[in-house]
Amino acid sequence: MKKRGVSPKAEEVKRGAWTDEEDKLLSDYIEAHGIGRWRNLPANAGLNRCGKSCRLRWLNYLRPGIKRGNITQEEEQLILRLHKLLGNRWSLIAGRIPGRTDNEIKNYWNTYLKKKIATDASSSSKITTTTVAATIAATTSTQSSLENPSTEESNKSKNDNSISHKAEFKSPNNSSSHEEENLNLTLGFDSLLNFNGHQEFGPGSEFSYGELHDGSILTNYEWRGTGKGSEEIQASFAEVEWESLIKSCEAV
DNA sequence: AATATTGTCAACCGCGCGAAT
DNA sequence: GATTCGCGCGGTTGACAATAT
Repeated sequence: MKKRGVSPKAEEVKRGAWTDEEDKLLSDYIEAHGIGRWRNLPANAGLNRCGKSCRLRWLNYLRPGIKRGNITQEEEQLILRLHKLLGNRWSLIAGRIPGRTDNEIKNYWNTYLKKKIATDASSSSKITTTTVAATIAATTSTQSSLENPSTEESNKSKNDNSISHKAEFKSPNNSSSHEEENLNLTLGFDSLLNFNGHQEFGPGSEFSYGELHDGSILTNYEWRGTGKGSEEIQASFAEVEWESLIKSCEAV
C-alpha cells in the first residue's frame, strides 16, 4: 500500500534546517511561478527537498506578511477565546489572526498558554469582559453606568437600557451559505459583553466574530452609526450558528 | 566552569479528505 | 465505484538556547 503524504524518494532528500541559499531558491521560484504543485516544485526550483518541506517552509517562514514572535495581549486573548470555541483547530484559529501561522499558534499554546491557563484559569475572561464593556461605554454617551465596570455581575445588573439596531443579514466573507435579508433587532448592552472582536469597539469598527451570552455568534460585524445615545446605530453582521461559522471559516 | 535540566520552535510524520483518473 | 494523487492538518520530534545546579 502506498504511504500517503510521503515522497517516494523521501529518504534521498535533504532534511532539517533550511539554509539561506535554499530559502532564496524557494522564494525566487514562488515569486516567479506562484504557489501550488508542491510535489514538482523542488525539482523545478533546484531544491533537494520534498514538496511538503517546501510548502511548510513557505507557509510558516518565507511567506510575505508573517509576523514572528512578540504575541500581543490582544492576540493572546483572541487565541484563548478562539481555542475555547474551536479547540485544537490551529489553522482555523490562525486564519482569524492576521500574520500568524498555525504552527506558531500551536507552539505558543503548547509551550506557554496551556501552562498559563492551568495556573490562572479565571483571569483571561475577566479581562476580555472588562475591556469590551468599557469600550462600548465610550461609544454610547447615555450608558454612563458602564463606564467603569468592576465586575461582570455589576454590569449585568445595570443593563436595563437597550437600543434598537437596524441590521442587515449577510454572509460572512461573501460566502454563499446565508441568504441576504434585512431585520430589526433589539440588543441590551449586557448581551454584547462577551463580544470579543480583535479591534477596538466603536463606530466604523469591524470584527472577525463575536459571541453573545445566548451562545449565538456574530461574524464580520460592522458598527456604522455614531453611537450617541438616541441616534440610530446601524450594524451589519452575520448571525450564524456555530457549525455554520466553522464551515465559513473552513471555506476561506 | 561543567553538566543537567527545561524551554522554545522549526521541521517532520502520518493521517484524512477531496479531486482527479 | 475504486484507486491514486496532492494537499493540508494536528501531533510529535529533535536541535539548539537558556537556565539551574
